[in-house]
Amino acid sequence: MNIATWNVNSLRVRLPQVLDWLRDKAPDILCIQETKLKDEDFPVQQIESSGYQVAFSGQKTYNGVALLTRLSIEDVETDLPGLDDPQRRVLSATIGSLRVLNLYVPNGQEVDSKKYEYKLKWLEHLVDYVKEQLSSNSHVVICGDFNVAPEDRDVHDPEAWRGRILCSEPEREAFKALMAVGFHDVFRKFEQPEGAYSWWDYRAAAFRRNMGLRIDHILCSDKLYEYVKSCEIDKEPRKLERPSDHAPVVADIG
DNA sequence: ATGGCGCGCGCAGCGCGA
Repeated sequence: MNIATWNVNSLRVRLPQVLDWLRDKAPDILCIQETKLKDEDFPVQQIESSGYQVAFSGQKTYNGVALLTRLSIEDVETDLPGLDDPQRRVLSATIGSLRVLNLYVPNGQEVDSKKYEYKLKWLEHLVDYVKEQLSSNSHVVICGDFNVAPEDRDVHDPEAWRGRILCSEPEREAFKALMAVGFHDVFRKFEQPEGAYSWWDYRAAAFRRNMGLRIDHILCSDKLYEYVKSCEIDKEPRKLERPSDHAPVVADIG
């Protein structure tokens, strides 16, 4: 069972790349973030034609998440309980015996800004939601753009980034609190190359110089961990013309 | 040097991302 996560930074622009990638990699499940599409504009037809079922929760211009799978989708949820939030950042669904959570965690803009406070509040609500999800199904996978680089080794220049957005201690603590509910970062189950990142700024030739951050993650619950066979970042789509600034992360969860 | 690039919106240049 292959599951992937990819922040596409506009599905309208990236749809051809996504369809090509689905054909090449044929994952069982793909979680997409930053579709930036209203639901009525979602390319249902083109995705279904490539053999995938789809669920989505979108809005105009910003955010938007989608779940694509070769299997059937049930029990979709699109909100964090207790958080009245118009921003479309959550899509949870049951796929077979698996509960899959697709997340686009707020960016936070700058430490101590209003958006940063929103990010931390959002992550607090997420912990409660994940606990609740785990209590009804012990097989949970959380995929998405977490907008948190959990450790210094996930950052190309840890000293330059120390304390800054995506790397600040409160963000890292929030990520740890999520893991403490009973999750594992699947990527770190395996030996990985030095400088493994999932996002590179469009500016300053950051990708060519590998000035990146690892902020896109696949987490699995305790019960699933022993079955996980692999996890890699696929840098190939980042090399294409007009790429997303994020690369897909793919795991074989057994 | 706090911008660089790319996207959406909408038709200029700004907000936003990370």
